[in-house]
Amino acid sequence: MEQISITFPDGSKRQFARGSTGLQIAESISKGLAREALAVEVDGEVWDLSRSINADAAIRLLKWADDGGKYAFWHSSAHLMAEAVESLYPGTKFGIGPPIENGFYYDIDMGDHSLTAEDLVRIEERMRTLAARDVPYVRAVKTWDEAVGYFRKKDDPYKLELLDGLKGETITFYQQGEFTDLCYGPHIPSTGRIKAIKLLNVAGAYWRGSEKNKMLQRIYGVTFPNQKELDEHLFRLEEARRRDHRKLGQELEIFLITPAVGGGLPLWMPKGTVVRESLIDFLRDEQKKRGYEFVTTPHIANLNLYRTSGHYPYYKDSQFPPIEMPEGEKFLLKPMNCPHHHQIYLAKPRSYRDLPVRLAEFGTVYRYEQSGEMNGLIRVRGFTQDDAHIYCTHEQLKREITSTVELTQLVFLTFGMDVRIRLSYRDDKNVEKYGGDVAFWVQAQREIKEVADEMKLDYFVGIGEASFYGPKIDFMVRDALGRTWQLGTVQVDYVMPERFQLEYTASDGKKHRPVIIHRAPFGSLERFIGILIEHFAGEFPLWLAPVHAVILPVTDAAKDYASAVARDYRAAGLRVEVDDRNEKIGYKIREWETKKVPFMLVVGEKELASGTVAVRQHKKGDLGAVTKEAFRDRLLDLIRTKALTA
RNA sequence: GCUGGCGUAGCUCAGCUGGUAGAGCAGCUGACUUGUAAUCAGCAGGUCGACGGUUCGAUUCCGCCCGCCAGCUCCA
Repeated sequence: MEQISITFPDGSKRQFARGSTGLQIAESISKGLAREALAVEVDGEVWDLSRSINADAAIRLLKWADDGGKYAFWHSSAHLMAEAVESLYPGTKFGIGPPIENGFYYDIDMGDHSLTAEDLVRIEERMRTLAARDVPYVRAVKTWDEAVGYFRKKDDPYKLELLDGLKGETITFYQQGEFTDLCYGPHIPSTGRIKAIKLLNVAGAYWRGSEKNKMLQRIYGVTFPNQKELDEHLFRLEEARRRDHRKLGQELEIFLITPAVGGGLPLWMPKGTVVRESLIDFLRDEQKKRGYEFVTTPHIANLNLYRTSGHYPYYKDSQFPPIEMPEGEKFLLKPMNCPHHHQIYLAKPRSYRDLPVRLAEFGTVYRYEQSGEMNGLIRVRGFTQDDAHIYCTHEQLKREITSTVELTQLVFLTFGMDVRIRLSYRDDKNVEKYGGDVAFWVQAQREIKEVADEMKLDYFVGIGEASFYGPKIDFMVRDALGRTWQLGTVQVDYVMPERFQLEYTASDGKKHRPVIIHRAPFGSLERFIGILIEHFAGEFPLWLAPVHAVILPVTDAAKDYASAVARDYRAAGLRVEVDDRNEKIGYKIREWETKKVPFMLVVGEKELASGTVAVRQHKKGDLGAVTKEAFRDRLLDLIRTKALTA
């Protein structure tokens, strides 16, 4: 029999009969591997284990631990769910059902029927029954006509629409049990691999993601090869909900959003304001060290300012409507700070000797987000940017980008947050979305990429993610529920200098255009704090904690001592409270634990006599007594160094 | 904005098929003077999201609106 050469990930090669399948190869290595393998990567493409390999290839057997294995597993689970839905609700039309980061979904059209929680339970139970049959997923190559014929007969308009876009391509069907789907695969060997199933929720989703199309029902689910992993996954989801900044923000009295003021317009309570101002102080100091000058600008501006910048026609729909005066003059609640800053740049002639000019402001802006978009502090209608605009010469540009990226990295490092970096480019297929000359774009995109490469940033590229005036380096963070959000941003702008006719006099005595860098390390203070609350689960590092320590006198006899310690600590700049309520010490401790205050200082007769405090750390318990001065200095030290853990 | 779900005291929640509401915690008052995650007793607290309708009677049924949640779309 003819042989082919298979190369394994470790570089070793072995001969197999032509037409061997991934499963056969796995079996030849070990039974255990064959049992665990879900799919096989053949020359970089993921295949079914049952597919014949007919030529020399480099392969990698994919198991649950591999992303490719998980994706095949969840993709197959989506098909299993579709089979369950079809058997329970005949006539259901199917859209698409892909694997996603944490599970899978299927978009379905059930006509008038809205799925309920009870329906999900039924579908889930049916899936278990269907999985237990342990039937194979069978791949079949079809002609386009055969495929169309099948779905015409089945009367599934969505699949027919998908087929319209697949003329001339290889069309494959996958069938398991009673269900056949148009699908490029790959799939796992059989339904029996799916041991643990949970359907999570159902939500609306437009067909093909377009608002103009019909809204289908999307069922989200997740499956695992064993119950233990499902339980762990559900536990993590629960943990994420526990960290939800909206819940913690209320419990810890950080912020308030009330319909009395308006959706998306958070009010900062005293404790939240401490967090907010600590962040502002931190960044203001870092910026002063780096040559930024602070400015302050008003919250509204003449509408014409935004006509000049180009924001007004571009983003009319996401702005609050203009304020029109009786005399006809119109003002806009500012959606961004840059035009104001440009006016300050323009206020006097600039020489190359003055550049870079770095103008910074914690500036509050207002954007009319769609009502369904608001989300706690993370997506709001009024928010404060840690904004700055750097006006520099072209020669200075890369160095300034580098230093702003470094500042942003310092910020995230300070909080121990993992960020992903995205180079946000424009989408060349959708050019009307962007302003300015194409040549500027090409240049700006090249420059940010050069900086990213020189700094050895680990980045990915996002096409179509640029702002309308320039490409960006964006810093993205994941929230407690796994959604990713843009926080910090560094943007290169050649458009606004033209629009505002910004100039400087160069050494040649001629006028030149500066380049602008827009940058905001936090992005929005609101969003940043929302993410911070979830990141720390409400347990802020000491320097951000609204209350550093609470002093708990055991009895009235220690009250005066507690007050004296508090006075001394406050004089040193610490945020301390005294809880001298007439309650047992255990009661007070429990209460302050729930408030996540980092330290409790228990003081009774012993401490009074010895000038000490008995330190109890949040979640760690009793640490024993130390002198009140020693502990005060320790707190000051933790704050000064912005320690993440005490 | 769209689809679906939800809306009962400050918070967490109970209230079967319609007969004008209840618990725990928090709050207040009093007693207890307390040593590392809940001392005891009493009191007070709600136009059951809003407005219409059906009904002898609506927290409960219907409609509309508002708000919240999930997802979609959007995000300078």
